[in-house]
Amino acid sequence: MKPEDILAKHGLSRTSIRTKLIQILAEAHEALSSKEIEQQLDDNVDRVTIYRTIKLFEDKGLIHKIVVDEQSTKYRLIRENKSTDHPHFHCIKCDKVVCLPDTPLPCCDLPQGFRVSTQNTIIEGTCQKCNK
Amino acid sequence: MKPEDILAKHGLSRTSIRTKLIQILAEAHEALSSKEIEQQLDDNVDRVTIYRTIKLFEDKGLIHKIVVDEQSTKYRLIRENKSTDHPHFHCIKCDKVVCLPDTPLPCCDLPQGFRVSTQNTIIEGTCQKCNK
DNA sequence: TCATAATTGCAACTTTGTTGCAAAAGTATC
DNA sequence: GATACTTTTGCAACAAAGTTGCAATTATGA
Repeated sequence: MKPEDILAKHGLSRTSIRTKLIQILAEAHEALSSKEIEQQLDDNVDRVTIYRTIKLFEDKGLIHKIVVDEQSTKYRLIRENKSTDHPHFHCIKCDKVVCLPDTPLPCCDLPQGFRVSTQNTIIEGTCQKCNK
Repeated sequence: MKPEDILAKHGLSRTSIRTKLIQILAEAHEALSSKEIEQQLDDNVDRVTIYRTIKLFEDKGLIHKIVVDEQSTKYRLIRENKSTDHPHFHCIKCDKVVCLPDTPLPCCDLPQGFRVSTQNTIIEGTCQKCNK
């Protein structure tokens, strides 16, 4: 799906910044931080605009937030027919975050009365490239 | 074990701030943020001292860090014979973080060449009290 | 095209955490 | 207990990440 169609599908108006931001996320092989997005938006777009756009995309369900560390939150475009609850791998050497294959997560035996909305699993370690 | 003994066991000198900080964490039923710790340390202890003490305790293996959200990191005292890799539950209403029973975590089928060091699972939702 | 509504940029501010340095408190030895 | 030495603490200043209000710019629909 084209960035323009994704915006239309979620009832968002089409601006050049939003279009570019979706494009960057669509082409990325790993989750990106707001700073990495800022660096890829060539013409210097204001930090505030990027924060606001990310928050809007998150609220509308276009992207998925992955909390890696206290100083690092990354984002990924949500693709059709893909759950967001799968685990993520964070390489502590090269700092990249990739999605892991959708292994069935264990249904934790929660105490009575608890209700689950989302599950966020970060597996920390070193990736294939960094282990060579 | 007394706070003083915990300090001695890890080769740390005994100061009133360290003793109190361990006491606060030992008595807490949930994980605490550095701000929550600051508020419980009655006499106004400097923020910097708390940050430094937390980092020291973490490095020495006295406490366990749980990254809940980008703006919220909480800490728990590590108790004997207890693993730190169990999942944590974060209530999005009351913001409390509690440890979940130690369900066996799934051995995700990682791509070849990946090496795991730690696993961090945050389950978001609403807790028993907030669901009433 | 034009009016209206939404988006963007700027400045200022908040929160969270870090660093360097001097003062205060702890530790070990006598 | 007094002394010397090391560690810890507090203060000031700084840095990164994110938020808010407001004015200027850009999109949208008639």
